[in-house]
Amino acid sequence: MAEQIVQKPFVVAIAGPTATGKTAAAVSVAKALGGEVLSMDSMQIYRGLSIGTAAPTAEEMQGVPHHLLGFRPPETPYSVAEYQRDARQAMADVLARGRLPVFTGGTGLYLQAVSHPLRFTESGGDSAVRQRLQQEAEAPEGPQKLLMRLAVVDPESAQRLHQNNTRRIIRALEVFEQTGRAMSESNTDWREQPDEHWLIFALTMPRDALRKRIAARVDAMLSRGLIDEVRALLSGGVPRDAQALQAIGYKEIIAMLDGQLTEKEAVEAIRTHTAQYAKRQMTWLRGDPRVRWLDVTDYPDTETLHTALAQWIRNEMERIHAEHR
RNA sequence: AGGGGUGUCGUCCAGCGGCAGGACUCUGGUCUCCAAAACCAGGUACGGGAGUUCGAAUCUCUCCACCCCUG
Repeated sequence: MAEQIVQKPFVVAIAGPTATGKTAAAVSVAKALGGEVLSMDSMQIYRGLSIGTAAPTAEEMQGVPHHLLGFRPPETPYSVAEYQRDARQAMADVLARGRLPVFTGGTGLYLQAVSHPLRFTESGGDSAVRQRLQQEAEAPEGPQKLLMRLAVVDPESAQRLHQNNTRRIIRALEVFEQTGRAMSESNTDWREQPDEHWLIFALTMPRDALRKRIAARVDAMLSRGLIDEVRALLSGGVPRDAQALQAIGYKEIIAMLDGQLTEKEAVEAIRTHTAQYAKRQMTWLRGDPRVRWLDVTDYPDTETLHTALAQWIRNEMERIHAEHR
């Protein structure tokens, strides 16, 4: 009996901290290997947040199809669970067209959600329940009480959470109240293998260089009209506490428009917050053994980097093909 | 040149004779449910020298640096 070889499809992901050139690299790789780009960025999914999230412009896309960008109204919250569903659908579509999915973006959890068979609760956020729990958390001894309550209904989650992390404690309690089941019950084993061969790369550079890139990028955002973009969102009726407006670059400009910060202070705050975010992105990726790192400063120019990256991907694909023969 | 003031982590500030502390920054980390979020952990300082004292960041003298005022 001839053995039926079911070849898993290849999927590429280009991750890394912000401002390292992921967007351009993804487009290059997609062009070189016949791919389409899929965003894995928790803020670029919102419509109207282009400048501050450094979403690719039409010119930067160079004719390569892009997915999962700017499709969500900014007044609506979005979540990993929804991203997982949307991203897998988009990935399946790209594969059905016989093209290579090239994910790119900096949201670590989103990468995990698409590249691992994780399962999330169906229930979305319930603001009434959430508000009530938040009030309870603010009472004296509130956090302790909430954690003890969680320990009764969902001991596994309670054990993993620090008492001060009321945000996650509240979410776990909320899920239990809505579904009657412990959040941890739906957890799947990390060791379950995905249905695709994931080739995951991360672009990086020394911290000082990154800081300079970030500073320059924030200046560029302002000169491209970030303040007007924020004004337009606000006058379009997006509430100030919308999840979309908690993004770096937006919350600070809003504080400036409200007179709480000078423009100089706002710019400084955006830079600092972006650098801190970049640090957390690195921490996240360092913990993933699948990630192959590329220090962009090791390459004389981006063209060389892109060529090397595309070649690396081809080699990996060939190696995996050979293994499965 | 004369008079006054200030020198404490990278930054801003507390400590005013008895173990040098906080906030922010920074560094490392956590993570299957708001993730550009939330949370945890860690490092670093008394301007230099001399004196008083059992004991000095703290009191005295001196030098240095910076700020203000007068000329």
